[in-house]
Amino acid sequence: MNKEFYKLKTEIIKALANPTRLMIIDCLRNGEKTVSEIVEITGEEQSNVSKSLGILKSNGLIKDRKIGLNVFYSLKCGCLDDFFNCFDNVISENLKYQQELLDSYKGVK
Amino acid sequence: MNKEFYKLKTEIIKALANPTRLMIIDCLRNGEKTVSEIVEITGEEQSNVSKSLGILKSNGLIKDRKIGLNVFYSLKCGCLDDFFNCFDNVISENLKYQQELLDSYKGVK
DNA sequence: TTACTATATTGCAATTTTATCATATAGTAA
DNA sequence: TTACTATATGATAAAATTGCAATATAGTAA
Repeated sequence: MNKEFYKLKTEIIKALANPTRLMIIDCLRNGEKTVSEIVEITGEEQSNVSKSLGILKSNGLIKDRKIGLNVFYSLKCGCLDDFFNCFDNVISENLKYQQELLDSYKGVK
Repeated sequence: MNKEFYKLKTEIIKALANPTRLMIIDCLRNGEKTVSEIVEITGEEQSNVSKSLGILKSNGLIKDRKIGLNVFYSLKCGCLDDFFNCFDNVISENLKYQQELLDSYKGVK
């Protein structure tokens, strides 16, 4: 197996592996937004948001266009929808499992 | 936005944001494997592989069954295929963009 | 029991990531 | 020019993650 290829892929996944950056991706799913709109929606610090946008952009996940003082960001990759759905599935499966554990524990008592 | 939910999601994504763990996921895509098979295929240290499997399992991405001394691991979530395809897309788009940059630089010279 | 094999766990130093605060830049307007 | 606004960048300390080496566990076989 070529580890270098997996390292490359890991870089992109790491760009998503952060709550602030995930929130940004999610709020861009319903359209282009300026930095200050994202700051308001997410409730994160401006410098955090700006840095996060930089990371997402340099990994090819979002793009930007500047108009006057404003910078508008938007998703670059439609497949991020599948991505989100995938992890929603995993989370709900995990919860289901934990619920089953809890139920079987109750059954034993 | 509910940051706690995004933290939860981030945990799962982090589980994938590592080259060793990505290799493991990828090699499980064509069927169940024992730990030592995975060690051989990936070329990683046994303790690393074991730890990685633990992380993937506790995040609900893989499952295991024990037979004698062997533990067989397999994927738990079919949507990981989409996931992989998504990032392959992003990588090839990024490369395409870099190639264009390079070409336009050549054009200027 | 002992010896062996497959897998898991622990300890740890090095590296990476994080969030915050302060500051810098670029565009607009007067 | 000065003042203002939107966004980006730098420094830094705390926290999290990494991979390796050593050790532990559990199952098998003699």
